[in-house]
Amino acid sequence: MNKRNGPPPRPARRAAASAAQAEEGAAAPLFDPVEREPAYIRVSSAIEQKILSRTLRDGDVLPSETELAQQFRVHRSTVREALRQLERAGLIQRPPGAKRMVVSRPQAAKVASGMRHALVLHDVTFVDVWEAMMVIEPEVAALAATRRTQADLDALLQVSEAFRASPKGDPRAVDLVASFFELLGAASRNQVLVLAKQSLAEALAPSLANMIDRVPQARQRISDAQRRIIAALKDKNPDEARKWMSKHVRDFRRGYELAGIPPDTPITMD
Amino acid sequence: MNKRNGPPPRPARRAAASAAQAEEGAAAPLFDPVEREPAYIRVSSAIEQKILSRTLRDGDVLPSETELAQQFRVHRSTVREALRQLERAGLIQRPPGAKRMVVSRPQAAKVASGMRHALVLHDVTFVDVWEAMMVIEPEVAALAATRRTQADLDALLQVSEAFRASPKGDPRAVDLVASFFELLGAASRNQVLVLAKQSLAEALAPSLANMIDRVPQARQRISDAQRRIIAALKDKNPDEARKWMSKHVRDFRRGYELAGIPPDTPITMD
DNA sequence: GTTGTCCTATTGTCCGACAATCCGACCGAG
DNA sequence: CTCGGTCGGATTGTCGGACAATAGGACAAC
Repeated sequence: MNKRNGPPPRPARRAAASAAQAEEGAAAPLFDPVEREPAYIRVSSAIEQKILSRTLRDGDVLPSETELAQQFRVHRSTVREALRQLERAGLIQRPPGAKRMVVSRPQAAKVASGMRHALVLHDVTFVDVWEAMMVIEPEVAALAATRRTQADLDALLQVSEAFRASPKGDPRAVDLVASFFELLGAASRNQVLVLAKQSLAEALAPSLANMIDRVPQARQRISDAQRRIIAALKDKNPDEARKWMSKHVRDFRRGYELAGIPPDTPITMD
Repeated sequence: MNKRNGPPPRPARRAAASAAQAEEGAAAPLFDPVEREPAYIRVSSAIEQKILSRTLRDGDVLPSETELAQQFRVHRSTVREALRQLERAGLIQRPPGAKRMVVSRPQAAKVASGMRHALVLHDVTFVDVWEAMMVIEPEVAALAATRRTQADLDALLQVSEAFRASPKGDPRAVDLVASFFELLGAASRNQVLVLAKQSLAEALAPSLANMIDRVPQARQRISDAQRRIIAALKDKNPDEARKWMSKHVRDFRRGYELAGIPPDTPITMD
């Protein structure tokens, strides 16, 4: 019973046709390419669908690989290939030091890192990211101003305080700046924007470290902006929040210019 | 030579410690969890890094699985698991009907679909997505107004025309609306925003179809807004573009309300 | 030039195996 | 009766080896 359901046959390629339509949305394709999904994809899709439809919920443990192999009537290796895909998609993960895989919701960090790969490989530059921040961050701040809770304020204050207190060359300073943005996102109560923001922050982080160290006045300006923004949140004043966040983000660009980093520097990994 | 580099040994788990710091950023960790990366992760990371560092470029064909297995000194199955991860990440793919894998840049659609999974599983609602659109789309339109080329205008006009001409129950109408947004993104010349937009559009598409069919005046209003936006782009007038896009997006929400779709409807797949 | 044939490299899938480890059950000491 | 060892089964990570089906090319036949 080997080779049970190997790749289904497929007809000869439509060489001419595909060449023609390679240019611009060409004429009638007449035939669609016959679909041939390897088993590992079908297995992965099957599980994926059960997760997306909530048949498998966040926290559920998956059956063992052997069990899955039996159910799908494929070999364990095939199941494993499928699991690796779901793992990368963030749909399943292994709690540290556990054996079985559990269903999980893709964490922001995972999604952001995927986005970041894309940005890097598409030669996105600092200005591009900065522009996106200019669009998103001020509005997030405004939303946060109307929705923040006391807990949000406390957390922001704490992080801002920690940043102010951090010694000069401390590499954690960057993390604290990132945390500030992250908390602000949380206070906006909008997961979509949080997800988008996170990618930007990640993409910027490496060069931010560089910038903070090189521009002496950067720490002071960042600190001031944070204080103003927190004040605006405290007053539930979205316009103030937006205004100061705008300034804050603009400052980043100025910082980069002062640091001698050209705006069209491509984003890098680490 | 079996089990050559199986999982490295690891000390007993720090049950107490991990429980303690599970709460909030607890005290000094003193010890970091010992890292144990399975071989398939290390292989995947190794290849990933070569791609991100441009040692392997877009379009390059990867060595055969057997060859990779030999180079990494692991079994072919292990290589395959690594490849499946890279495949899902969009870093490599197989051209339809080809045998070898080629390096590729993650396409917007791939990234967006990952984002969408996250949105669905985090119970993101229509308002959340709408809010994000309200933040992003008007600014994208404004950017597009200053940067659009004649080609952009032509493409937009063509899609808008096609939408106006599409028959009443045509399911392709939704795609045309999506295309309009996509082209606008392209005209903004900012990949970052394009990537973010795409996710929103995808998340909204299913229910959009629903809405267009149920609200008679929707088509007319969409068509009008598109015309106004195109006019603003033609005049290179960012303020007009922003204004009309704002209206346009606001209209979407009104449409949903008219269609009787509650704003806190969770986003779904399909 | 197109079509048919043959060969080789490579993928998709499977079988079977084993060490390391996790997990829960069991058990003796305080 | 709780707490810290011990033991065996279940499960993962990895490996060696195998084979059918296909992609891609070389080459002969029409």
